[in-house]
Amino acid sequence: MPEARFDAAKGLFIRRWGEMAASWGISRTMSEIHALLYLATQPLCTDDVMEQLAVSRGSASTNLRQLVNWGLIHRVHHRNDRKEYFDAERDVWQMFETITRERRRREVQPIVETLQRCISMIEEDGGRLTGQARKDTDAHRKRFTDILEFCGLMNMLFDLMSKAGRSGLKPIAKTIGKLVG
Amino acid sequence: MPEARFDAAKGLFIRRWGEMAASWGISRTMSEIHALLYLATQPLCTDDVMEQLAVSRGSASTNLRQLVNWGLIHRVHHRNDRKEYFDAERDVWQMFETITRERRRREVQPIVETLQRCISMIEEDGGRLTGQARKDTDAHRKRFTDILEFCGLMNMLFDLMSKAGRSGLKPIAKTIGKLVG
DNA sequence: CTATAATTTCAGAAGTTACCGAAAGGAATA
DNA sequence: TATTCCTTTCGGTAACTTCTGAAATTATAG
Repeated sequence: MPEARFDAAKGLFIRRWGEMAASWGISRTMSEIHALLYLATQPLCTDDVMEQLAVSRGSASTNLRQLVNWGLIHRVHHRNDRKEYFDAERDVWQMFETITRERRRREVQPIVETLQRCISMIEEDGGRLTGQARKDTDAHRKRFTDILEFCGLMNMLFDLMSKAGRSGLKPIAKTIGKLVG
Repeated sequence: MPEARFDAAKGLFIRRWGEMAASWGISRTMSEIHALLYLATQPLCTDDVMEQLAVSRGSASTNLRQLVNWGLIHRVHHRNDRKEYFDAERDVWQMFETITRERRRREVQPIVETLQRCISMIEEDGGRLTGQARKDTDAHRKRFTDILEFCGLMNMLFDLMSKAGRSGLKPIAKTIGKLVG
C-alpha cells in the first residue's frame, strides 16, 4: 500500500495559505497557524502549534492571541488540564464575515473618515476660490466623493452578503446573473 | 479671506491612502503616487512625483512602473517633449475591477490551484485508509472543498459585479436587499 | 553620429517586521 | 504558601522590504 499523501496535502495547504496571507498584509506565521487549526479535527494547544509549525513559544503565543482578537479562533479549556487549547471557526462563510468586518473596521473606516474630512475641508472654502484653484477643488471634491460613494456601496453589498449567508449566496448570484444578462 | 485648505486635504488623503495600502500588502510609496495621480488634474512626470512626495528618482521610477503593470496608471507622451507623463484611471469602478482582476490572478488563483491539488492528493488515497486516518482525510477533503467552493462563488460574484459596472450595482444591491429581506 | 535628455537598474543603506528564547508573570494544585 | 505548569512579555537579532543615489542604458534631436 502506497504511503497516504494526507500529510503532504496538509503541509501544502498550510504553506500556501501562509503565502497568500503574506501578500495581503497578514503575517505568514499567523496565517499558517490559522490553517493548521482550520484543518485540525480537534483543538490544539500551544505546544502542538510549536511542534507542527516549528515556531518559538513567543511567536505561537503572540500569533494565537492575534487570531483570537480577530475572532478567527477561540480558546477552549478542558477539565483537569491547565493548558489552553484553540479551536478555529470552520464555517467558511462565517470566516469571511469575520475577516470582512475586522478589515472594514480597521482599514476601511479610517479612509472613509478621512474622505469625509477632506470633503468638508473643501466645503469650508465654499465658492470663494476662483480660476484654477476653483477648478482643482471642484475636481478633488468629485474624486473624493466618488471613492466615498464606492465605499458606501461596497459596505452595503458586504452587509447584504453577510445577512444572506452561505445558503443565500447562490440564489443571489443567480439573480444577479439574470439582471446582468 | 482665510487660506484655502485644498492642499491640506490633498496631503491628508495621499497620506491615508498610503497607510491603507500598506496594511493591504502594497507599498506605501506606490500607493501615495497613485493617490497623487488620481487627484491630479493633468498627467505628471517623474520629477513632479519626486518633488511633491519627496522620493528618490529610483523609487519614483520603480513604483510608477509597478503602477503601470497593475494597469492603474498609463504612460502619456507629449509632442516635442521627451519626458514621459503618467495619468491615472479616474473611474473608481474601473479601478476596482483592475485591482480585483490583478489580485485574483496573483493571489487567489494560486490558492485555488493548491486546493485542487490537495483534494486530488486525498482522492489518490481513495478509500484505502481506515480508522482515524480515514476520518481525518474525510474531514480535510470537506474543508478544502468548502474553501474552493467559496472561492468559486466569490469569483462569480466579482465577475458579475464587473459586468454590471457602476451603473448596474445600485439596482443589484436593491434586488439583493429584497431577496434578503 | 554625437550630444543631450530621460529612464532604468543596481549595490549598498536604512528602515521595518517578525522571530527567538529567556525571564517574568499568573493561575491551579497540594 | 510553596510548587509547578503554563502563558505572556520583551530585548536582541535575523530576515526582509523599500529607498537612495549614481552609473548604465536607452531614446531623441540636431
